[in-house]
Amino acid sequence: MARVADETRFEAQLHRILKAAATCFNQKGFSGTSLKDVSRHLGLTDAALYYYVKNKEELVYQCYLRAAELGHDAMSRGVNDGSCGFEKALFYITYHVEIMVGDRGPVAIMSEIPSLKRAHRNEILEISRRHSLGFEEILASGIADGSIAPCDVRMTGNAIMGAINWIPKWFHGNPQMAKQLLAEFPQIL
Amino acid sequence: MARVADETRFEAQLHRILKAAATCFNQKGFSGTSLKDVSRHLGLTDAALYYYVKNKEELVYQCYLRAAELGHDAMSRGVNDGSCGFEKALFYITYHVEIMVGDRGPVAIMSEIPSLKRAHRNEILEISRRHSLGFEEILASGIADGSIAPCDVRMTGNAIMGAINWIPKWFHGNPQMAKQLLAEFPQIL
DNA sequence: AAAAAATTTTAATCTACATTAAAATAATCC
DNA sequence: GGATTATTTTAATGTAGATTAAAATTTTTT
Repeated sequence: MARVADETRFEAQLHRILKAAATCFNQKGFSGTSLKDVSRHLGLTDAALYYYVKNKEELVYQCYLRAAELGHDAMSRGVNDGSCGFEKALFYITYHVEIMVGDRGPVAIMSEIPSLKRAHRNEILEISRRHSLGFEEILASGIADGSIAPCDVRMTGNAIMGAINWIPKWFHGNPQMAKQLLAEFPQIL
Repeated sequence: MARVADETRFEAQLHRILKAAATCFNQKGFSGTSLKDVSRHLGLTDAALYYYVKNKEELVYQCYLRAAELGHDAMSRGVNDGSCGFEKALFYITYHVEIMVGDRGPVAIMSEIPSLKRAHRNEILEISRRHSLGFEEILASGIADGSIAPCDVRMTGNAIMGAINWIPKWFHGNPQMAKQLLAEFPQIL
C-alpha cells in the first residue's frame, strides 16, 4: 500500500501491463489472447513485454500473484474492520467485490494455474490455500461468537469463494450492476 | 435421456472423448492440454480425435454443450420435483452438484468461451443466458410464494451459479467431500 | 548538450501443436 | 469367409505465436 508515490517508472509500467493482461484474459480467454493482444492494449509492441517479464508464463504468474494480493488485502481489512465473525466476513466480501468491480480491477480469473511451471504453481496454490483457510477461520470465529449459524466452514467457504471468483464472468464494467451487487451480496451470507 | 441403450459405437466413443477432454481441461488447464493429452487418456492417438470432431475448437464447443445439457437436465428435474420455489431451487442445485461430482462428470468449466468461433460462442452464451434466466425465475417464484426471502434475483442467481460453476476447481474426486458438499449446500441458500 | 541508461522496435528464428492425407487395422455385413 | 464400411495409425505438413538479438529511440543524468 501507499507506495504509489515512489513507484518507479518500471513498476508502474509493469502494473499497467498486468492490468491489460488481466483484461485480455478475462475478455478473450487465455488461449485466445496473444502477447500482441496485451501489448496492443498499451500501444506497445509484443516484444516490449519481454523487458518486464521473462515469458508468457511469468506474465500469467504475476497476474495471479496480483489477484492474490488484492484478495489478501481485502481479507485483512475485513478482519480489522469487523467486530464479530459475521461482520468480518461481510466486510471482507464487500471489500473483495469492491476491488474486483472497481478501478483496481480487473482481476484475472485463475483458470490456468495448472499450466504454470511447478514452482509458480505451487506458490499460487499455497497462497490460495492460505486464503481459503483464512476465510474458514473467519467463518469459524463467527460460529463461535454466535453471529453465524453453524455450518461446514470448508464447504461454505468454497461456495462463497466460488461466487466471488466467478464475478469476472458476468461483470463487464456496468457500474449500476456493481452497486446492486454490493447491496445484495451481504444477504446471501 | 435414456438413449444410452441404442447409442451407436460412434456416439459412445465421442462421449468418452468429451469426458476425457473435460478431465484434462479441468486438471491441466485449457492451454496446457494438447490433443495428444486427451487421446492418450483413452489409449488413442491424437489424429484419431479428428474422426469425431472437426478440430480442437469443436471439441471445446461440444464439451461446453454437454456441460450445458447436464445443467439444463438438473434444472428441469428440480423444477419438476420441487413443490415451492425454494424446493425447486434446492432440488435443482442438489441435482446439478450431484452431476458434477458424480460419474456423469467431470463437467468442463467454461473458461474458454471467448475463444470459440462466433456461431458456437453465441450459441453457448445464449444457452447460458437461458439457464441463468431459468434459475432467476425459480428464485422469483420462490419469492412470490413466500418460500424465499426477497432478494435481487439476478445477483443472487449470479452468486449461486458462481458457487456451482467453481466446484471443479476444488473438487477432485474425493467422495467424502462430495457427501459433505451435498449436505451443506442447501443451508447456503 | 553529450553521454549513459532505460525502454521499445524491427526483423528473424524457433517450436510446439494442430491439422491432413494416405495407409493399416478392426468391425460388420451378406 | 470375402467384401464393405468404420475406425485408428503413421508420417508429413503447416502455422500461429512465443521468443530472441541487435538496432533504434527515448529518457535521465551530469
